[in-house]
Amino acid sequence: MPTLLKPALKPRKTPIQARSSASVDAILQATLQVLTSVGKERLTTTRVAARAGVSVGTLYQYFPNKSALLQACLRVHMDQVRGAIETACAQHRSASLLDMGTALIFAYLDAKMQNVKASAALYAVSSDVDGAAIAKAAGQRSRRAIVDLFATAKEPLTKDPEVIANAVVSALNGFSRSLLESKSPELQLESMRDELIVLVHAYLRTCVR
Amino acid sequence: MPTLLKPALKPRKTPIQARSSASVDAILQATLQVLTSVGKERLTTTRVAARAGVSVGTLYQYFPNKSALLQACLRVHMDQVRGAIETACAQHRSASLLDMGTALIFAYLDAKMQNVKASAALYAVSSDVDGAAIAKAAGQRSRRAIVDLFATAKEPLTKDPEVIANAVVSALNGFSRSLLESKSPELQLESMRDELIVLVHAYLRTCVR
DNA sequence: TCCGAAACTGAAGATAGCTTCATCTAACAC
DNA sequence: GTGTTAGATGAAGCTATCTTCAGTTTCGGA
Repeated sequence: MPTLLKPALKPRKTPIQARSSASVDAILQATLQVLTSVGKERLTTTRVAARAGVSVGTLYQYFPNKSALLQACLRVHMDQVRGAIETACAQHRSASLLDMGTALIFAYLDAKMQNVKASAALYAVSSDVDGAAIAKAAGQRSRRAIVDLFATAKEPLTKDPEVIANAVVSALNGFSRSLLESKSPELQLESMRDELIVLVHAYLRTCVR
Repeated sequence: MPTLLKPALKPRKTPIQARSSASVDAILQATLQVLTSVGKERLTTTRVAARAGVSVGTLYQYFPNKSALLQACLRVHMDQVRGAIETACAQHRSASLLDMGTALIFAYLDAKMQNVKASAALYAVSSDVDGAAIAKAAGQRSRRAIVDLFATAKEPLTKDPEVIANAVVSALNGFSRSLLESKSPELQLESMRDELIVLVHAYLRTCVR
């Protein structure tokens, strides 16, 4: 098991010229590619650098260590999901609670399914890199957005929006994990999603008076 | 990141005398202890052996490699959970669907909360050791049991028990993960569980005609 | 009591992958 | 055109941990 818990400190150097930010992007992309193609067990910094078309040295110019590299990847991914959720929230203020639920489900699942293999691989990585902390940060913002959203629902609520958001997010996560871990996520997406909608709707109906 | 995906093959030796099975038990327990006390990153075979009061050599007599050791731990844990679920299933045949839901929730959460730190640590380990495969094996049996259980429900169902079981299990997993990853699982257990019951009940009601 | 098998021991070997750094090249400013 | 800084290189060092195995101890039956 890796020694990946080092304080993923400061990037060694921050891009100034254009070529260097190009390198950073290439490296992050390459990391994802290596992750999905050979798996996290065989992901080495050298291999990532090679795939990115740079040398290891360059990689270490922007990421203090392997852990930081993986964390950066995670962060990018989670920010995408968070972004999708925040957008959905923004677009459904003052809607009915059920519509909100539906919108969240679509936004979340679509974001995760955008790149199934990457999502699955990153789940695996997250526990090696204190992903919990990163998830908490990104998750916190999404949750906030969802709570605020629920608070604007047309219907009066019977309980704290926090509680509702918490439950919905937990269910969302559970289904999404099941989906990603299943044999063929793409094939099951629709039926899973439909069932999730049924479930969340049923729950949300208990939250309006 | 570890090279832990080796074919976790045959146990090198199988216990014959009493002392050796005692060693095996001690080693498995020690693994869990080390896991929860210093974390998977610092779990070394030597450290586990020390904690178990044996030498590394002994450890390697029963587990072909580190990966196999961790897998064995996972298996034990999952079997416990599976056992709890199967018992609950056996005790609630022909009950009402809602009662079944409640029973499953209690059984599952209680089993997981039995040893919170261990459960959380094992979640983290599982992705290093092809936990998915092990989970699939244990999960398959539980799922079977749940499907069979639902099929005996007093009420007529509106959809395939497989689908229902799948949804319930996904929700269960999602909530349980949220719980385990939260700051103080013990404190939140009750409220989370209550909300989960509300959610599952609401869902199950849509499954009876 | 004695012997063969089962268990146990732990220092040392082996390896793999992270990370460094002295050196080289490209970009930009003037 | 030239000086200065940013960026890139990659062979080699380093370390940590897994794993082995030759030798020792314990057990159980005869």
